[in-house]
Amino acid sequence: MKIFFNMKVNMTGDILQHLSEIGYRQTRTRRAVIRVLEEAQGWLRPEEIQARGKHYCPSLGLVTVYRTLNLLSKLGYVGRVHFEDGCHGYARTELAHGHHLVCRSCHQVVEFPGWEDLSMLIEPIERETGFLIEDHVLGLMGLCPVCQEEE
Amino acid sequence: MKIFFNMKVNMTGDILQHLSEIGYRQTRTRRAVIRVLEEAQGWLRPEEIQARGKHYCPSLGLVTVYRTLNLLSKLGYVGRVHFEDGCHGYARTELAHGHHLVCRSCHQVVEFPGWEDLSMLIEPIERETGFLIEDHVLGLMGLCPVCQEEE
DNA sequence: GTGAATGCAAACTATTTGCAAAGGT
DNA sequence: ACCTTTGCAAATAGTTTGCATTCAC
Repeated sequence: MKIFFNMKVNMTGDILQHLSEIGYRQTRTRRAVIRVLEEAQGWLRPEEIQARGKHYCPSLGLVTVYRTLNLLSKLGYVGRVHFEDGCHGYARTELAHGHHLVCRSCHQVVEFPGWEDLSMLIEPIERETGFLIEDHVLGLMGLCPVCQEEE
Repeated sequence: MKIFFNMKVNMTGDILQHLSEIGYRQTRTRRAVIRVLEEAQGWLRPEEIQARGKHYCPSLGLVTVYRTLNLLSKLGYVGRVHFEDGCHGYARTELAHGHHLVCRSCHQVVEFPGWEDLSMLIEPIERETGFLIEDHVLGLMGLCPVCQEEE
């Protein structure tokens, strides 16, 4: 097999191949959903995924979007977050991260309020601060078992 | 007014007083919900709050639990998280935090996997590590606008 | 051709809303 | 007494399930 262009790794292709390997079929609907997620810059609601996916597969139904998202979620390709109104947002795993806002280069720290819902924070913060958010970590603070006894 | 015992600040009382001050009424149902939250060690689902609240107010309805939680949430007394199955969990604000696991006293750091859903992490981690989790912070990492241009 | 995947409609579940009755001030 | 708050039942919204049809292999 010769590859002339597009040597770059292709997420959609990789995932579809993986699906084949573990017994799932490569379908137009799955390709559509995966491609939408690949192109998205942030979190998408299922409805939005369906709307965008119809560009690639006009018959794409909302139910199938849900089923595909659940499948990809189980396989670890997409992360799920919860919006304030109770809906879910989905994004490919590399984007599914988040929390102090520190510049990797100059170590500037920007304070921001709110902490209850990560999902809703990321996009607004990017917009308001101009930061390009690349990753995030979760840090719990408290007392370890030993120190609890010494208190 | 004399206070002989229990000089300690009382959350339930504080909140109820605040409610009065801003025009809400002090009711048995609200007292029940607040007290349940005050006594809880972690996140509670509305149903569980109702069940525990009936101990203090037997007629407590689930609808009222929702309304009270929404009120307390707006006033900043409780935080809301989202469980994996789409339900919500509630806890008083001091508990509503989360993410590295660092001992306040010895600075030990415990690594743990997973980041998609904070809510489901806190309780299992407390159970598995024996840590008493008291607080958490969100830290976003990326590039600030200036550094983006220098790259 | 065979069985998995899809789409529709219906089911389900968590949450909210309408309204008459109860409760707080 | 007035007007908020409550609880029930019904409505709503997001998500899942049942089933006949379509599609990938």
